[in-house]
Parts: sequence; C-alpha cells; structure tokens
Amino acid sequence: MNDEETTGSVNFIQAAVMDDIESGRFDKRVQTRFPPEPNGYLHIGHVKAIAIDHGVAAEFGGEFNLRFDDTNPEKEEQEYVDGQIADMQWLGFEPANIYYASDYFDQLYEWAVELIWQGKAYVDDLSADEMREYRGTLTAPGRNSPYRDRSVEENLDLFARMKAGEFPDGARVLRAKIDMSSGNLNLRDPAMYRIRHAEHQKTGNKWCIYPMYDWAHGQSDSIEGVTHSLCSLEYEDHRPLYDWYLDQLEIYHPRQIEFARLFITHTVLSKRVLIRLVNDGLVEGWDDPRMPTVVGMRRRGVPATAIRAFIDRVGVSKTNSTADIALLDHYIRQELNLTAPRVMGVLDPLKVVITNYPQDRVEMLEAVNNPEDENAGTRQIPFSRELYIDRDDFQETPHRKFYRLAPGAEVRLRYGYFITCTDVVKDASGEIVELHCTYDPETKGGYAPDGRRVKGTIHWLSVAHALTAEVRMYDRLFAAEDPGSYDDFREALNPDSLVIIANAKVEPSLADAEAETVVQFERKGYFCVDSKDSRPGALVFNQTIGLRDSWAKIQGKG
RNA sequence: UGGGGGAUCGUCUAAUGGCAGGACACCGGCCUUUGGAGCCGUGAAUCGGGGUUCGAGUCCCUGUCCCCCAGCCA
Repeated sequence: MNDEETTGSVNFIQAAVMDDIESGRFDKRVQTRFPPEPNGYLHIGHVKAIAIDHGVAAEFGGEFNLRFDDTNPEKEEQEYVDGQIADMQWLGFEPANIYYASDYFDQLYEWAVELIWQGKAYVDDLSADEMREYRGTLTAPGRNSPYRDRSVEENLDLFARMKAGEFPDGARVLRAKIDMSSGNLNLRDPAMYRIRHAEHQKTGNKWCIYPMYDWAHGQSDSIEGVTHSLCSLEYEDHRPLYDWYLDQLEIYHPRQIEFARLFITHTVLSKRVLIRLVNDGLVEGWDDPRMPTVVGMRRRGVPATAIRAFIDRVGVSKTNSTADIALLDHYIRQELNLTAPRVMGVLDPLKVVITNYPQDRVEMLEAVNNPEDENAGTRQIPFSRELYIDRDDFQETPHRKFYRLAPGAEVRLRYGYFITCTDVVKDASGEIVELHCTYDPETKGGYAPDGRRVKGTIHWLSVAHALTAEVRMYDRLFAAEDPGSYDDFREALNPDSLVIIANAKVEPSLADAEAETVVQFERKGYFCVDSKDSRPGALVFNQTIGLRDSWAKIQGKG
C-alpha cells in the first residue's frame, strides 16, 4: 500500500490529469506513453518514468503505450528494442500497444513540407560549427542564418533533394523559422531534419534524412492521441517548442508535463556512463548484477515487486532529489523475507568433527522452509559426523559479545544439536583447519530437555552431502555516494564490488534449483541462481543482498 | 534584469489557511532455534527577512541558495 492509497493525497501530475478530466479538455480521455530511445537497456530511472506513465493511465482508466523514439539510426539497435520490451514485461508494466516514431516518418515529412509552404521552415547550408556560432550564447542573442530567407520554392526543392539523397551527411539541415533572439535557445531556429546516410533498424535504407527529437516527439504524441505527455524536467524548456510545432500544424495537441528524474546514492544512471561501463569491460555487460539496469537487477535476484515498491515510495515531484539506495535495499529484503525459501549455505567452510557421533551414521533432520510462510512447508536435511560451518562463526579468543562457537563454548546447530568445541586443530602455519566438538544427543532438533539455553545458533552442512557452488558476492558498484560528482567516474568505483567465492557449500536440496530462483542462505543473505552461468552440478549463486547484520555493528564499535 | 524550474527531519515525501505526519536511515529496548524477521521507543525539518490573518509550510513582498538549457543526441 502506498502513500496515495493511505492518505488520499495526489501528486501534481494526478492533480493536473484530474483537472483535465473535469474540464473535458481531452473528452475525459487519458492516454500516456513511455517513449524510450532503443540505444541501451532500461535502468531503474526509466522504471520511474514507466511507473508514472503506466500508473496515471491505470488510475484513470486510460491507455498506456510504448513508443520507441527511434529517430537516430546511428545509436539504435534492434537488440535494445527487444530488450526493452522484455524488461517492461518482466516488470509487469504491459503496454496496450507498441508504436514506433519511425512509423510516422512519411507523415512527419509531409508536415515538414507544410511548414515550408507556410514559410516557417527553411533549408540551411550552414555547417554545424557555423550554426553553433550563429546561435549566440545563453546571454547573447543569435543571428539569422544567411539562408534564412530562401524562397518557398527553393526550400521545397532543396528539402526534396535532401530526402532524395543528393547531399552528403551534414551538408544541410531543415530548420524551423522561429526566433534567433529568443531567451529559450530551443526556439532559435531548431533543426528539424539532418542528413544521415545510415540504415535504420526498422525503415532500412528508405530514408537518409531523419527527424530530430523535438520535431518527431510532439507530432508522434499527436498522431497517437496521447493526452498527457509525461517527461523529465530537462524538457521543460522544450515545451514551448513542442507547443509551437503543434500550433503551426493545427493538429491535435497533447499536454506535456514534466517531473523530476530519479537519482540514487552510490549509483549512476547516466546513459553515457552506463554504456562506458559496458564497453570498457568494467562490468560484465548490461546484465551484470551490479548494474542498475532492469536486466542487471533481475539477474541479481531483485524482485520486480521490490523495484516497484521502491519507485512508489520515492514519489513524484519536481524537486531534484536523490533517493537513498538503502531504501531500495529495504524493499528487496522486505519482499524476499516473505517469499524466499530458507536454506543453509556455508560461504567459507571450516570442517567440524563431532567426535562422539558414530562414524557412518546419517540422520535426517526437519527444517522449516520459510518461517514467514507456513505454507512453504518443511524439508529434511542430512546430519553426520563431519560438518562444515562458516569460518567466521568461530573465534579462538572470542569477543565478549560473540555468541557463536569458541573453545569450550556450546552453541546450537540450526535444526540440529547443541555442540561444544573441545579442540582446535591447526596446520604448520597456525591456521585453523578443523574443529573437534562433542554433541549432546538429548538436544536433537535444537531443544535441551533440561531447559538449558545457548546464546547462539549457527548454520552448518554435512560434509558428505554438501554441494559445492560458486558464490558471487556483489556489493555496490560505486563506493562514492555521489559518483556523478567525479570528473572520472572510475575513481568512484568500488574495487570490491565483486568477490568470487569458488568453494562455497550449499544444501543438497539445491541440486536442481532453476535459474533465477532466489533463496535465503540463513544468517547470510539472499542469493539468486545465476541465469547465465549456473548448471546442475556447477551451481552459481549471485548475492542479491545481505541480511541486516547487527553483529557487524557490534564489531564496528569494538 | 538571457530563458526555464525548484527549496519541509540525515534521505524521500505528506499537508491544498487549522495539532508539521509517514517511510527509510540512525540510536535505545523487548523478543528470538536466522545476531534475520517482528514489536516498542528516542532524537530529528518548513532556506532567510518582512507582511496579511484569530491562525501561514501553505497567501503577498523581498532576499539567498540549488538544478536545467548554447547537439545536425534524446
């Protein structure tokens, strides 16, 4: 349940939509769209936009569509189109229709011709550098291009020849004729078309001129009948241009409303940086579990419901803000605590011999699959004379608040027996290689009939039955809280964002675990069966997130 | 006097002239066969200065600070 539901409060976008419904501005219709450029994979920042677009449509009984803003063939690829569609599906934000701006190229061309006829668009021969110079600066007005006053006939002819492929890339552009002295630089005769002899993933080689974002976007919204064109804050000063095109053409006119983009601590959502992380091999790919992409989070084991809950909580406003990554972590734990089956996993195995337990005996002990979900049932786990425990669950000279195994100390093996450490076996270099313990046969299941209690409960695995697995311990990709403030983002990286444990041990019940299954290794954290590299017999787990660790806090205080 | 936008606990938000509330984080306690989960509790905010009003986070004036814009990217 989110704030909107509990408090009845509405954000400024919902308020605007309600106003429009009341006034009948769009015949009480609501239609939104998510317009990504297919030049990369979707990240959690996109999810916020999708959630808003989808949410507004759903809340008011409207329609939500996906439209690819595929106007720049040099950057876009079919792989990203497919990937983005799959991501939205996985997130549970299904669009009613999938559209492409490139489907409107013919109509856009006709409208451009119309603008030329109206004397509101012209072909400019200025080079890109010259155009920049003529544009002026933030504080100084620009100057008119010497080609600004070409005749309609000449413009028509030149534009047709641009389309026909008579000119090389960059030779000319079609520009809107607005106002070179406007305080809003977007209105200083913005480019509408540029020449690019490039193959488009959808239209092939049909076109060698491609529309600019501003020229394509509003008109695409108009064609589709979008009512509320929701976008991020940096488009606020594009709105006058969005409106201008629609007004000149006198076509159906949607309303653009802007909201603040999502920023998250220890995270980079800049497309430029994400692409570099991938291309420079700093991560394994777009689906590296450390990436803030949908495919990355999915591979890490983050549930879609957790992402959506996080986005919900962050809210919608016009204030630039940076959400704490801990909030996302919270929702991941909250969801997984309820749903992830518990299992025992030993990350750094230390052998324990129960000296008073019979050599060849094996007992099956009952373990609860999920204490948060009684329907999850129980399972049997094997117990025997030789066990593994995690190395950090033993201290030879224990900290005063260390409630685990130590020489002479008694602890409970989860769902097993009470054991007491009697001997510490070391190798020549002094490293502990084995522990000898005795168990109390009366404490089977973990309860002492005499009512005595132990302070600690630790997890364990039977040596003979444990499966070996690779466990990839993922931590945040960026150590810096605000990686975006670094000149070189590489300096903000966390050198320990991935630590591979090759020889971890897990319960035999995991032998046939399917890809993307997320389990909790008790007392450790949540782990996801890797969808790319895990095989039966060669399991690979990705750490989704650790459990909250109050022992780490105690240690930190000394 | 280029244009556009924004300022509420540490963080993200709520309030629509009427007790500044919640979540996360933090700290403390209880409980515990996960040092998990859960439960209880503490601390913590209206950018500054004026004004209107019985009453201002909200309205008015003024100042300050922050963000975005000079692609033939989106």
